[in-house]
Amino acid sequence: MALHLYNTLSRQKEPFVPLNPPYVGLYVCGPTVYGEPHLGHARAAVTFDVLFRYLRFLGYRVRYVRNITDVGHLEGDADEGEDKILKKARLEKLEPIEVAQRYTALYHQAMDALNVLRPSIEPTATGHIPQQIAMIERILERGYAYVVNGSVYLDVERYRQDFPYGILSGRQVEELLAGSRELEGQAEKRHPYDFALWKRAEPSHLMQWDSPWGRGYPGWHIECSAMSIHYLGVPFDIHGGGLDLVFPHHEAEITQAHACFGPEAQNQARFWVHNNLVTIQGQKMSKSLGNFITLQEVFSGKHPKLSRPHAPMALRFLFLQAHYRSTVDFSEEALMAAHRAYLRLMTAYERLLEVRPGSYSTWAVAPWREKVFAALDDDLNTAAALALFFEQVDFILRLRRQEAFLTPDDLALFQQTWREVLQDILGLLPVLQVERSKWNQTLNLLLALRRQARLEKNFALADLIRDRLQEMGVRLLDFPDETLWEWAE
RNA sequence: GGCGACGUGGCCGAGCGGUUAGGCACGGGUCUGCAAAACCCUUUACGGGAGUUCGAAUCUCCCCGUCGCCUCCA
Repeated sequence: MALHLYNTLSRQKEPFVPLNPPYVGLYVCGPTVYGEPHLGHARAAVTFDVLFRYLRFLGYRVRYVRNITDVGHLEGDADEGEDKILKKARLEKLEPIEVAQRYTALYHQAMDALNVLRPSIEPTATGHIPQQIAMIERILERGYAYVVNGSVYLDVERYRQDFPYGILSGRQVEELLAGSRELEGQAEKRHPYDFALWKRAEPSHLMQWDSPWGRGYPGWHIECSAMSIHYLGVPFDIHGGGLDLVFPHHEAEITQAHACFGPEAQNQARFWVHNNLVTIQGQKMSKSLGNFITLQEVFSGKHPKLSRPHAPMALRFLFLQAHYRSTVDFSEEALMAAHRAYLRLMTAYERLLEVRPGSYSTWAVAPWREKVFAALDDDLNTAAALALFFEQVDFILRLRRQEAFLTPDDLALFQQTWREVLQDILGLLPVLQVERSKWNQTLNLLLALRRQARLEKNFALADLIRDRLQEMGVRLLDFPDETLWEWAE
């Protein structure tokens, strides 16, 4: 079985075949950097991190582009809202770029903690104004947009004459009209569903650029079209993002690509892949509902719904235990359950590394390995893949007790599969610390002293070492024949 | 109102016509100087109704309920 991905465009799983093997172009909508990264950012990042890692594992040469939106993303209805970045800058009395850089840094910090790999290219919207202007000019030349008072809007009605509109979201213009409310300040637009490619800036506007239509700034949707196509060409292989971006953002991107390049754009991307959202008590996290939880709050435990700090890996595992296209309902209980599961699995993995081979095998590794990759190939079914590993935890313990055996080759393949899938593809960090360092050497000395104390029945000293280490965040795990340790969260 | 997703054992969560998914929690036990951890054992579920089928959690229809999108959101 080869990798299959669910394509939002076709509403079914399709075999993944790159347009230009071995190269794969992957574009994912990154954060709008006007606030602290939250659970939703983590879900999307982890989802596409796994896809990125798996594609690389399969031998593809992946160019992974994930943008930073630092201009153009408006608040509120229609296109009359305030730019999110600018609003934050005004409220906090900062330069817009100061806001963007602060929250970009926090985003990176949180992603690093989650062991999310940096993309190959992380372009900013403000860094690609010329590309956006060029694209808008071309759309105008081709007649799919119009200029009003220094702003440029995409002419959906004109577009519909040549291309189907709404193919990604399944929406019809008539339905949009029926469902749309009375929106204010749309006098400039010919139709309510036209959207802005470029907006005229008032003199007081903090971020503005020269353009053929006067001073202004780009609309939200154009940045992703311009940057993805700039770095990946058109069409490219995979465009990803959160499910809530399907409409209008991604629909607009497809429209812009066709308007700019014609039918050759082929929906801009071959595959459109969307991760589902994180809910809190069954409801979507959103600013308006005021129920969103930031990653810093999860990691620090400083949130009314949380009683203690939580390890980033617990969150990563929580997401991996669900399929990426189903919602994950976040709760501290679920997070702690995921953490325990993660500890159990990774502890077994590290036990596996200590197993010695036998002269014969009592179990067939290869078919199991096949099943693991079949699960991943099946639209990244990480939950099913993890279950296959859990099923082998007991086997590892029997291997270690010499009640089961694997030949050197089988054992190597078994260990390799654990490493490849859990560490390389799913991005789970090991629990126990085994690297050589001053810290480790010091700690090992303490463990040796404690072992000696226990042998001499000097339990007061042994417990003192254990308790003081616990205070420093190191939890000791006493096994019959050895003592291991892990970071207590 | 339109479009879409989903309802699985205490909780989370796979499942795509026929095997115990798996995890967490609870309970019992083993190990341990104590504690923690670890390990062993244990609990058979699929919103309701009708239909198709030898056989349905899995397909069809109806009903009930939850959620998402249609406005910014990952």
